[in-house]
Amino acid sequence: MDSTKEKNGNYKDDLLLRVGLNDNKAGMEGLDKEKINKIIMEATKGSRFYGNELKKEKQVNQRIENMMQQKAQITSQQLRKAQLQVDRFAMELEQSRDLSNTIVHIDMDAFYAAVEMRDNPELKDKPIAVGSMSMLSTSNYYARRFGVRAAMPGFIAKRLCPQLIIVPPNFDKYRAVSTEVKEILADYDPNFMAMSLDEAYLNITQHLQERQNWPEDKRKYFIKTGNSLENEKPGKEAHKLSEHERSTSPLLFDDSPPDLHPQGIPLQVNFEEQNNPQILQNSIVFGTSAEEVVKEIRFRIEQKTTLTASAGIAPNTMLAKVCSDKNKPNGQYQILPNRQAVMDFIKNLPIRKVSGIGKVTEKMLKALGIITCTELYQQRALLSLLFSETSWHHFLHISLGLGSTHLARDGERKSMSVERTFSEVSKPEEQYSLCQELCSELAQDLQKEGLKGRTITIKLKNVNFEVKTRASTVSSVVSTAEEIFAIAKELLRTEIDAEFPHPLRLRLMGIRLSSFPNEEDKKQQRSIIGFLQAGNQTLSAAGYILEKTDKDQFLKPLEISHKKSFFDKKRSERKWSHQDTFKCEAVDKQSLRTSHSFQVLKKKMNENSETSENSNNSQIFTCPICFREQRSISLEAFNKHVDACLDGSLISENSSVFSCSHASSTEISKKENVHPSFSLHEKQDYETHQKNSEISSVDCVELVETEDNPPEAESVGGLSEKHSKEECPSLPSRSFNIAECCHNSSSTVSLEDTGSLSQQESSQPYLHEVITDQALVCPVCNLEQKTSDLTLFNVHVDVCLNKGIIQELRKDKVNLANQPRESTQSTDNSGRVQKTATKPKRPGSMTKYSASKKTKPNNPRHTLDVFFK
DNA sequence: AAAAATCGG
DNA sequence: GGGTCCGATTTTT
Repeated sequence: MDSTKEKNGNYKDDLLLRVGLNDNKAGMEGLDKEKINKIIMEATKGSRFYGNELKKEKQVNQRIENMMQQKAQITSQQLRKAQLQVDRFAMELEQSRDLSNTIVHIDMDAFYAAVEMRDNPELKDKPIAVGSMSMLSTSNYYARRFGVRAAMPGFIAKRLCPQLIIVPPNFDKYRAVSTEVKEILADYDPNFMAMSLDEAYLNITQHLQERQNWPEDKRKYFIKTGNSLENEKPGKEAHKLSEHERSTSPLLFDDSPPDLHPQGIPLQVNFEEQNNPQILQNSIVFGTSAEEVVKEIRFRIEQKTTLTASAGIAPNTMLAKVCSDKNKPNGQYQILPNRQAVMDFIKNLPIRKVSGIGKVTEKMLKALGIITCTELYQQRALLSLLFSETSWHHFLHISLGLGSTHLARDGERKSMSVERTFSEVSKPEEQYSLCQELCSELAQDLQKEGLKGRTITIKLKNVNFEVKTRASTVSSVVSTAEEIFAIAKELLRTEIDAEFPHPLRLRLMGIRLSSFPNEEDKKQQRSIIGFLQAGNQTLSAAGYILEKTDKDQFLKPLEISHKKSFFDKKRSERKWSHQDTFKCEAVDKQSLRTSHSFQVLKKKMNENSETSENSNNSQIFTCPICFREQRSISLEAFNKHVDACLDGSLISENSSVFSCSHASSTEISKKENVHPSFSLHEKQDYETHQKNSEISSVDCVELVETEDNPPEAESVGGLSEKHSKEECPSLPSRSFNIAECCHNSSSTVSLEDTGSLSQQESSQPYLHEVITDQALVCPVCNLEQKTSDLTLFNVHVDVCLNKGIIQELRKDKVNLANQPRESTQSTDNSGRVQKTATKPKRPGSMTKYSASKKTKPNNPRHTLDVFFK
């Protein structure tokens, strides 16, 4: 939002890390800075929030102190050496300086508030803010005179400015306006980069070139004299703009109430200069310079939306961003593309103005006597010794006025998350429920971008505003609500248990997914799919379409069920009713849907090939992933194997265990059945071998219990061991099996069950209920999983593995199996030495031994190998 | 890899 | 009358 970007006036900064000068002179209305601070402090003091702010401040101070100590130890010799190195680097940077691009940063003025004022005349000339009583996203300039800013809670804003009108946000409307603006921007740079609804970067270098030979009429625009511009007096462009901007002009803002301001004076000095756009009657012609282009853009934006924008023009994004702030609102500023102009601009620029330098960095640098970019440059050697490489590189870039000169096609996203603040939630059932809702939400977002990832992070903020995050990485990518929840639930559970007997008193919960496969991984996947498609090319399109409709069908109900959220329920005090059955249905459909396009593809392949072969015939195929021959009873079984191999590194390990070991192919097909990802249709086969795996698994569990969890750990606090037994039975099956959810006669179902049931069951062996023909048995905990979803089942296995059984096992069994490869070090193909990870971990944060396929191909296998023998 | 801190909007 | 955000990335451990 606009107001947060005015860093020096940022509300949060004012609270504790007081910085910068609020040059807010007391106008006829409004408050001076002292008064503002006093009111804020009175409203804040003594609150839990404030307590946490103090705590955070102390931490920052500690950090600074550490830094100063480090600084004290630096010898002048070290410094000289650093100086040479840094200067060499600076030289290189200087040589690569590129002034040939013209970058523009466009920034809508007080965007949300401006839209609201435009659409509701009553709000004009009044202090308004968009947001809620608990949080504001932006305020208009009138309200800012009272110290009302973005990221300020509404109730404090009200104290600062009792007349303040708080308008709830209309994001759809803002999006629509934003789209209108973007349509204009695209004319100047089709590849422009939108940073948010109200901000964008453009590279107009090419447009400028083309524009040089444009005839005048191509740069001519007619002035629309709409109703909304009633005060307009044709003939002077500044007037036309003034109606709206009167209320937002800084001149007015500082010195006089908006309605008293005389019209007609040019409000933006640098807007109207020598080479004015020609104004002929009702049209206006813009020139060919960058400045003119940006005036044109802003003119068009205002004509189209009745909203004003500010802009910065510079040779790179970093500078353009700072520039757009300089003459805000409704102004623009250019840094000419020569080194001297850049350096002049930079010279006295406070580093805080630069994007990426926040209040903490500012404070740290301030402790070193650095406030402006010049000082930043002067201290470059010292900084290189006190900060990480990336940090001081960044600093050096800034102090030289460098920044990116091309608009990087938005780099691949690294994570995606949802989080929510609510009034205190302490009941575990509600917390699990919340957790699930967030997972569903996240899954939907993920689906929109088709993302899958391996690391799930849960974020918890308690009523004292203390934030905790807990993460777990699994071996294969996940994306559905069920998969994510299965893991998030465990993370949440360990936190709840850790606090026992006290409840977690939460005010916020969040779920995040990261570790997305990188390009290489994806290419690999694609090429494999391509490989399989080679046999039947028409399949691809069919599969894609099929999956699309698939999604559409099943997503809808989920979305609807989702709308009525936990919060709504809380509010209406209604406990779970029929609505939940609806939810379960939706969720379960979703879980059935879990087919990836790949699976769809395989189905298709099956249909196609069924004509030529009987599925009962045993055939030999070569798996395109592990390159082992697979003697499968059916093509489908084979496909399941391939799927498993594809599914990730859990599989890659397992396939190495099962398929890539030195076993004969007959052995392979047997072992395949114990594979966590084995096919449902292999069930019969599976049962014949079940005994085997049962013995080994039981063996393992016992080993863990006797050796690592002495009986006394059974007490209330010692829950770590409880987990290893308990997780498995209560995992996905219980919470998501549609039969159980919907046939449950009691009206309390689903999540509440999840929490309470699993806790009841904690120390009991799992009791088999109705054994459906879709039962899968987890090879780790050896307990039957009542899920028909293979991916979900795999997630369960992952969680089981993560719980630490393996870790314990490894320690003991690794020695027993005196294979030559069992050493504390191993070497991969590239000859690099690798550590074997045997770090003991606290439960709940186990490192997956699988890790990445590329870097640790060896170690994991051994463990599993031993484990399953 | 996990957890915490930082940032910007 | 109590009520202080959200999503992403970077840095630290």
